[in-house]
Amino acid sequence: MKKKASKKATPTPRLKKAPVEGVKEYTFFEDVYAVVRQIPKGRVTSYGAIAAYLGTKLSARMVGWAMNAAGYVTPKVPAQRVVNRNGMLTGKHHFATPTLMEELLKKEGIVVENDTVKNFDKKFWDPSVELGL
DNA sequence: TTCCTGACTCCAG
DNA sequence: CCTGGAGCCAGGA
Repeated sequence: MKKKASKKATPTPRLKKAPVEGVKEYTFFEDVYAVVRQIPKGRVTSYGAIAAYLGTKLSARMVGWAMNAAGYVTPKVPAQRVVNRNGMLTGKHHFATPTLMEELLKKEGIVVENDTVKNFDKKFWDPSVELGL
């Protein structure tokens, strides 16, 4: 419901490249997957951090969109380690079950309270720093 | 082709 | 402190 009238009066020229059959997903998606898979166990990161690492911090939404497709690619991506900037499990509802995300996080030693990662600042894993920007 | 929505984030009130 | 609006890119109808 955040969407109101808006309509986006600005005609944005979308330079969309045609996907070729046989070719895997876009580099952007694969890049996101690669970063997420490199997240150490017991650590979490945010969409913005990944987006910033990829250089598209303004498009943090696309990271989440890529995660949506993450469940369709192989090997599967630990999307449960990716949360929003508040540490809240915003994407838990998109998993097989609404509780699967926090369950997986708890198994990794992460404390989840009220759909939010405890000590998020401590568990936070910045790809720009850890992977070296 | 156009229009809308979305696993986010920032800024303003 | 909390709520709301705007911007971003990509995909589906």
